[in-house]
Amino acid sequence: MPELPEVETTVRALREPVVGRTIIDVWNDWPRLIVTHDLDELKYQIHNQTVQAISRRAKYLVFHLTNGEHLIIHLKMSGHLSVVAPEIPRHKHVHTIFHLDNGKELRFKDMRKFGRVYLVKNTDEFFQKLGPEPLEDSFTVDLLKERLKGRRRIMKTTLLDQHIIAGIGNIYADEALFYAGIHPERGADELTEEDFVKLHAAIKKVLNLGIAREGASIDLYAKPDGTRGEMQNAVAVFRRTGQLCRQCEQYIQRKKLNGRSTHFCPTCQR
DNA sequence: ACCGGAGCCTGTTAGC
DNA sequence: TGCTAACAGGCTCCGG
Repeated sequence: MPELPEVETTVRALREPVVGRTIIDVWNDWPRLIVTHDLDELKYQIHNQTVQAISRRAKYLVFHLTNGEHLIIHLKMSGHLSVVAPEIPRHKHVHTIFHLDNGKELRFKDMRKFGRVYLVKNTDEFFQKLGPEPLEDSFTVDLLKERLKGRRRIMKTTLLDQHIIAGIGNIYADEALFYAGIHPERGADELTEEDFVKLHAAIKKVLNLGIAREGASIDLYAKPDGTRGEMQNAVAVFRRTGQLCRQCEQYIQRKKLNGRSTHFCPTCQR
């Protein structure tokens, strides 16, 4: 479910209730969610550790602990984090709970169980293979060009590859290609100078719009407090199959590309 | 090195 | 209505 804007929204919402809190215990009923440790080891490692900061890298949330360890969580398709009082009934899809020193619980709910928890010391090493953050100032037109250089796969698939650029998923890939006027089946090596400039601006535009609107609640995604984002009301093409393009008289088309549902305007995108 | 497809999971929706 | 297949905001692994 969540892409860069949804994860960023989650991080921002968790800072107030979690930063400064100390983790006193961990509960889990689906061991595969925790990748780097078994439950007892994890409990031992993070017991009495205070969360000093929460940050985001690509679609990962990073909780910085006082002992120098980093608790890293990926929400994958259906993950959701919330901080609630213990008396709130636990939803059946909650598979991990971090108990905080004020009695509240940081709950990781994940219907499809694709989500993952890691505890790592060295984040540079952990994130080594990820591409650049598209919203950083260092993500320039030249850097985008360099990242796409020599790649022959189609643009849709290229934008989804986290090793090339980090943080873009299915919604924002379709949206960015629309605003750039680039057909999703164009090869990355066919882009012109003008395409690079437009794509660079389009990526920043759609991700910033997604953050401003606090994420796209098209299916399962919700903010930590359970309320919906607003980005679903501002999409140009995603899941708008058969509806009118906002820029011309054509209808939005859907096509499956390398297994991923892709939405585009055949007139505006070439 | 690059690329595409299978697999991981459960729930919802589309199609017969 | 009721069943079955397709589909779902992601990523890793494996083979070509």
